[in-house]
Amino acid sequence: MVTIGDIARAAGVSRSTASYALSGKRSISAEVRQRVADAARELGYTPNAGARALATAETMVLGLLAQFHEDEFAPAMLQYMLGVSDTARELGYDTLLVTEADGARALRRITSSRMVDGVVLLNVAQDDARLPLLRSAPQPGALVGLPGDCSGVDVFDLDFEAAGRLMVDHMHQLRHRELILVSQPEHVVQRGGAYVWRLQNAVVQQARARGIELHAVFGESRQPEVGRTLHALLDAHPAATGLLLNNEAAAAALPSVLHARGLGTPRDLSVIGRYSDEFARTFSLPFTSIESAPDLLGEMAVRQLVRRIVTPQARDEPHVLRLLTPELVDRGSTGVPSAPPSTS
Amino acid sequence: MVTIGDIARAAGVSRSTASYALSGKRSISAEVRQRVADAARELGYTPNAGARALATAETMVLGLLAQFHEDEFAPAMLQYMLGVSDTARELGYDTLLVTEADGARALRRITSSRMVDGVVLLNVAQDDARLPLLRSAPQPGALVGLPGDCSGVDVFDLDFEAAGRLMVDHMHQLRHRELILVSQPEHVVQRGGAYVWRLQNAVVQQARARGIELHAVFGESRQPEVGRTLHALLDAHPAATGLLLNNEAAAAALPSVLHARGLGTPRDLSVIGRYSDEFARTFSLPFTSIESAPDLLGEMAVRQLVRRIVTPQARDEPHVLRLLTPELVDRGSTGVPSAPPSTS
DNA sequence: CTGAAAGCGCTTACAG
DNA sequence: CTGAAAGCGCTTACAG
Repeated sequence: MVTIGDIARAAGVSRSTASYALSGKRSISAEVRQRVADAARELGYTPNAGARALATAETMVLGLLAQFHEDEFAPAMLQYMLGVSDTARELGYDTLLVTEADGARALRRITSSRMVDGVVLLNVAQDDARLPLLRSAPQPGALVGLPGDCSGVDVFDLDFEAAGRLMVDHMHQLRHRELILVSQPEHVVQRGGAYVWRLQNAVVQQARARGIELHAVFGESRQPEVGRTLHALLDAHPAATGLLLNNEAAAAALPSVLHARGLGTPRDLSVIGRYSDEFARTFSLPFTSIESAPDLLGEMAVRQLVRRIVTPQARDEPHVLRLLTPELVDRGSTGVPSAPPSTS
Repeated sequence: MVTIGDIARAAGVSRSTASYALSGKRSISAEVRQRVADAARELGYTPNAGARALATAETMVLGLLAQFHEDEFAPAMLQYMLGVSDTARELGYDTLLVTEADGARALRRITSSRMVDGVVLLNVAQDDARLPLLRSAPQPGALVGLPGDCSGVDVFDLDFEAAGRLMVDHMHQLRHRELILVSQPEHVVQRGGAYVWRLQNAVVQQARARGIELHAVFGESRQPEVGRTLHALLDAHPAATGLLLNNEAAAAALPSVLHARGLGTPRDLSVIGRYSDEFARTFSLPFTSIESAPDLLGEMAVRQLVRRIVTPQARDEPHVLRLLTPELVDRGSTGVPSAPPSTS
């Protein structure tokens, strides 16, 4: 292994001079700097990350804590991960991916051993067991997902309440009078998936305020159950003219359900989903939807995290809570409901 | 930060004794061991990872190099990643996730700086630019995916040639005489995705050997193009009774295509895919398929990698090339083709 | 503009 | 069974 001592020897300078010449942290004569640079290049020198971390107390690594639950739709998670990883790299950081089931234990391991300079938590629950640990960790943390208690961390999420209101208002403007909302499975709620009830409560309230009849149910996250749920719902509420989906698996299953029933959007049914554009393209989902912006949320979390890491005064700034204003991506699946068919 | 010096002081022993008591690497009196353990617990001691890495030349971190190309179906990648990450953790390692586009550059960064003890490469190409770097790196490497030159690395992959033959033979036994094969997009082939042509060539040869008429095409990886391709194929080859898919996106799109055409399996068409069971469940794919076993391949790669890392003599053992024997998961989508309808 | 030295927090031969 | 010391490869005050 080639060390900075080898470079120093080859360039005929001291190790400290070699270090400074490479880092540019103090002025070095052009000639010496060149000699050091040449030596480093010729010998193929790369600083040892462990040694550097020990000396600087910076690892240039961020921890990424993802959690994969049986009853969640895994493909949706990947985009958050890539948003984090790509932004981290752009800012000079590598990403330590932690997927183990016991997130609290994992968080303790990587923070207390100083493997990372900061941590991003994905899939945050209302009363997330990882949060107390994160607050007492020496590294800053950023969350994608809104917990009950935001103290001590920076939080980024979609504004799910505004999203719920937006869904209802959009349908209301089109004169829909009866809607169905399909949320995530009840398990997700029980586990503390606050975004589920934040959107649902907002939809319920707004529907009431607009005089809209609403049928709100928890969907499934797996095929084919989710398809059956959708069929049952449409059977049970034949007068409903609009369908709101806060459930990726349901959105992915809906095209075949509509096809099977011979229904078209927006002619027979207006549909609004909540997922990312990338998700829509992968699964060819033709529904107007609220963009969940996983890449953007991951990026925002990382940028704020790195700000806290690198700017000394930023460590003490008040923590940030940033809820993304939802935006409707119009894919033409909503319209004015047609007049009810004459009863037989 | 609490260091081993703090533990030593609290326990009234030297730092070396504290270290040995914690690691168990030499015999320590029960009493001292207890005092050290108590001190460590009370002070909440965790060894500093950077310092340990520097002293031992082991980071207990594995690099995971994933690559996400525009024209590939991302959800399929996640399962390989989880197979690697979960197995690594089981064996005491953390996972450094690298997703940047320039994989060779990334590989050099993490290996030459000694951030990792070993590396797993995903999505390996025939002439993979990362391989020369990996061979000259000081750490061992394991691949998921078969490259043209396997020297210097351990390689794990599905036996795609056997998979192709298995597909054809299964259809042949059922007396199919005309088949369609949909491979990955041509871009994947051009990029060196050897598994595409390994399966395709095997299918072509075996079909010829069995006297079966075969139409082999490259599919798309995106919706809705992939659906259109499937429709066009079925239009062009109305006499084909079997469909072979080496393309996850095509498999995911097929149910709605069949539905749109009013076709059922195996009554009107026999279908065999190639994807994982997890993938089948997520997308509710009702097709008999060859299990691609991403979690198992990731696990095998990590186990072998760790073997090389921890066992000194294993470093010099001959490298391994392990091709998984394909297994057909019968989901009832293949059968004896019905007699051709009487011509109108 | 440059060098000698201390120190980051560990582990592990070397001595006893 | 235990301790004092060296060393892993860096960075950075301290001196000149």
